[in-house]
Amino acid sequence: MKIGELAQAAQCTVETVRYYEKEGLLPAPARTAGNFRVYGPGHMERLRLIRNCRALDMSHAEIHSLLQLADGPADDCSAVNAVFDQHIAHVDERIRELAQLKLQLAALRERCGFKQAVGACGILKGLAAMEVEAPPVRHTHLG
Amino acid sequence: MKIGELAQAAQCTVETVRYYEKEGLLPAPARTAGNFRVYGPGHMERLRLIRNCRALDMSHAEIHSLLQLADGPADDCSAVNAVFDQHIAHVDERIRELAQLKLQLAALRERCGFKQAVGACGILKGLAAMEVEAPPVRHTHLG
DNA sequence: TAGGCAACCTAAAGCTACTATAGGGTCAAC
DNA sequence: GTTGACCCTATAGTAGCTTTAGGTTGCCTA
Repeated sequence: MKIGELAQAAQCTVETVRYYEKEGLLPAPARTAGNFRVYGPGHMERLRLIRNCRALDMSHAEIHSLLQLADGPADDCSAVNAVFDQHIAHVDERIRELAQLKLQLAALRERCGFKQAVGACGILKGLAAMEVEAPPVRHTHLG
Repeated sequence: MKIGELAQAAQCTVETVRYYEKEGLLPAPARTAGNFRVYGPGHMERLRLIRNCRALDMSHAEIHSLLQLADGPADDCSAVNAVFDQHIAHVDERIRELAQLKLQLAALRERCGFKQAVGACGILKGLAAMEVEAPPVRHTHLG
């Protein structure tokens, strides 16, 4: 199959497929005489796996690890579990961060419930008065 | 004050300060004869406001809007409230997305509770078998 | 007065995961 | 033979910085 078919089957764009090849997530396929990429069922399966990992917000580094483990001769999938568990931890961490953020935002929002001069707006005053703190170290690749 | 002092007071790096200037969030300060930037209390206040907004995960576009409103002659802060409410909506949306993700991840994780051959690992099988869907449209700038 | 060092300067590249653009080539149909 | 859908490469842009390279300023000490 050609790149357009592959992309459609995996619900992504042809640009994304070429990008994955350049990034080393998807192996370079054979070419036709006219230099078109030709893919087999193996590519399809791998691309689906990649897209599913991305749908779960895994980073390329995480996916790369998983792919290497899947390809490897290891007869023990505990390393797979480890990668997966770490990603779950990333998601958990980000949810906690955002929940904390929401509390702060809600508290600020309470400070201005009605129309008034911007100079008196409780939100702006709150934003100016908050104690700046050093940005927390990222424990996750999720934004 | 010089850039190093300013940065330390706002808990960020000097590179970040220069970056904000280039992006138009922080006005260009005066210079010494030796071309060093010299900041006054106004810069300090504005940088603190910017850093607090960033700590709340606001985008530069959102911050820019807020700064313009704060500077503007408007005697009505409802536009400030609108920017703020929209950002709260972004955070809410992202929390919902991540909660959904967590459910999917937990379900997959259940499929491999113990050591086995990678070829039989329920996680990898699940990742390969999931129905790929088109990536959802982003309703938030939060990753 | 020279030397050393911290802090400053600019410009450009790198990060992630793509998306978009420019400028061209291939292939089947009409 | 030409139209049009699809393919190709290479490069730049997105967000919010961080990093690197290479040079300048200013103060302190010998």
